[in-house]
Amino acid sequence: MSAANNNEKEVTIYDIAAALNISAATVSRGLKNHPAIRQTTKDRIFAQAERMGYRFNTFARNLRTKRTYTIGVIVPRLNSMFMSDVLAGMEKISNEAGYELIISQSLETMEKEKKNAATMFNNRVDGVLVSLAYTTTDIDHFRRFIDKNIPLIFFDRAFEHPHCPNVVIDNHKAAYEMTTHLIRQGCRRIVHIAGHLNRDVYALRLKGFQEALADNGITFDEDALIVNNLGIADGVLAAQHMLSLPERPDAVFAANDTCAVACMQELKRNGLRVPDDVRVAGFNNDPIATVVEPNLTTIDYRGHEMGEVAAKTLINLLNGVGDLQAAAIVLRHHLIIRDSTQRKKLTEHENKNN
Amino acid sequence: MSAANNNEKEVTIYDIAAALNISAATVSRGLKNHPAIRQTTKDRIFAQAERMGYRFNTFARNLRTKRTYTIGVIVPRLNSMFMSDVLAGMEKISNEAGYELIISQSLETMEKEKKNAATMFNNRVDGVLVSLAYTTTDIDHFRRFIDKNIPLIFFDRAFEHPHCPNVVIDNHKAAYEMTTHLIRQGCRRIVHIAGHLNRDVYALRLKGFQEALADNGITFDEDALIVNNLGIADGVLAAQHMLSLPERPDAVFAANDTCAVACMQELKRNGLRVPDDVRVAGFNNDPIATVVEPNLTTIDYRGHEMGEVAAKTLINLLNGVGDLQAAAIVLRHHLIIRDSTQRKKLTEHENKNN
DNA sequence: CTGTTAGCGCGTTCAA
DNA sequence: TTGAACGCGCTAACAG
Repeated sequence: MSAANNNEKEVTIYDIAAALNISAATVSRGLKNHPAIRQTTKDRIFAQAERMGYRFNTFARNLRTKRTYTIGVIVPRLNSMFMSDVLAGMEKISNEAGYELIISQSLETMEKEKKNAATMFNNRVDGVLVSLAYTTTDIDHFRRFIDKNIPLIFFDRAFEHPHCPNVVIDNHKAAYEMTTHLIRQGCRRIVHIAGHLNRDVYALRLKGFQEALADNGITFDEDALIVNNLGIADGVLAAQHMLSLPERPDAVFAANDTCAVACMQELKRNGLRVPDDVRVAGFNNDPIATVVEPNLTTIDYRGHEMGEVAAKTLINLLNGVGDLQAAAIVLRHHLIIRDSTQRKKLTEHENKNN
Repeated sequence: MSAANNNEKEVTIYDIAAALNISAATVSRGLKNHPAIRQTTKDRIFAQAERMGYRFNTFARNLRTKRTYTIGVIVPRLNSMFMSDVLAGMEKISNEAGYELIISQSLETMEKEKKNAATMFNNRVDGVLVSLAYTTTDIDHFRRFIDKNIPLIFFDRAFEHPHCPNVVIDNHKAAYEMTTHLIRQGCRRIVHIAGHLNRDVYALRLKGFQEALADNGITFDEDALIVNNLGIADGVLAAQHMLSLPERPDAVFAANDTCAVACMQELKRNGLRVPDDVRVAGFNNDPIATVVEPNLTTIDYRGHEMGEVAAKTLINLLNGVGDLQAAAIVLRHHLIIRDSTQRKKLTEHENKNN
């Protein structure tokens, strides 16, 4: 039926046991370096296994042990440098600990996210790492993991839940800093472009933005808030909205770089000078931020670190290390200023847990 | 030991068989919609399964059937819109056919690619979809798949092998068209920035470039070829190289958009006007191409389609449909001209197999 | 249309 | 230090 059918029989521990005139149990133990097996016997087992081209059967083991040594990862999209870094970090830690990753993208919809979660559940992943989609409103589709005590960790686009650790940055603070920076540059009419507000990252960034305004005696105007999907088209529309306002804004702070860049381009196409007429700020420090002119002021946080920390936290839970209680692990971020002639890092925040 | 240990016993087909006073075999058949089971029986089985919270055990099935319904995917990096699209296409087709994807990135090194291949092999994937890393020089690490008759398909960055179908675009033709376009615009001293030439995509693009020059009576100059990693830094260096040449080039055609954009920026920083002094062309139609100013002329080909076709080809092989012989499936590409005032699609090439 | 039987390859008692 | 025997949960004959 299948073109993949191999006619050659797969070699098992029985085969190598027979060849060595010992029992399969001994082979099984020898292969996993069981202390109660004589070294010489182990050597013979390994040599014979090598000779016969033996390969370990994961499924038989999973069937017995009821663990899969597999971690499920669900992300919104795989198209950013940030996500690529996150996954590389996760893969590094996981593989070192003997785990494999199953990666899938929700494409920003809760519907797909549900399917992915179901798939992972059926594949009996030992744990799950999730960054939520735009349209996700609740996490009922993850309830089965929680009920079964399967560790579930949210990273970046997180969700507060008593059983689910979060690995995030301080979005509130980052946005506060960015807004404060713009204000210090003399901006007073600052527009904020936010993503779906049911995602904590965007709600928090908005909150940080508003608080910075308030702390500087600037009233928040309803017109100064745009909520959209943070895509290229959204950035263009946002710019047009800005241009249509009675009082022209003197700055825009978008919740991601893609949108900030698209917005900047459209503003420039309409004759505004950046940063003289209007300053533009983004979030994420995507490579695109250094490509636009002028380069984009933005918030940097390293995905690799976030991936490593998330994976490490999960594996600790799997090994029974660390508490089962939810904890928010807050990683560093940097404000990267590129709208002056000088580029420099302004601040650096240490991990709150230190 | 593990925090994931569930104390509640997992429900099996035996449990639901017992509850229904039928045999486990019937349950097994009913669950997979076997035609030889009465509908009413099926209904009872499904209802009972639902009631008892049954979940299918993949491993037991894998152990029996020796198939995993899993497809391995190895890509260089997960950071481009193109790759994201490819994977979405693959996931769509695969899931429809009941397969899951295991995705991993080689991070452009053969070493990591080898590890990934080994992991996939040990996880007994039914088939593999690969786009090769920069530094890969041979495909010995895939030999075990080939020897075992496990379908292996290369896409985009392909490799010719009698047993491995390729899913690609006509890179030679695309580069030829791009170069011809530049020549028609009046360019005579065109620089080409290529990636590692052991990757067919870059070797073929170079060849198409050179052939277009030849066909238009332009001699190829050694100075006009730059080979690098096609990153941002490489684009900057390429621009500096161009500026240092005795005769200043009037065009540059890079093998990807990232590098083209970086190069363009550096040229502009050095006072050149684009496209008046120098025209810039890229490859891939990455979103970044519409962000730089002026927008980048480039080659477009849709990743989603490539992912779908690659997955479909693989699944056909797994189902014994289609020939085992290698075949190159060549998908369409489009030359997207953005260095004139008018934007338009110039040509459209149909799938060669049609 | 349904039941019986016999493994898939491995880990893990319990004995020796 | 090693072996015998059983079962993890499911599917594929073969019977009826």
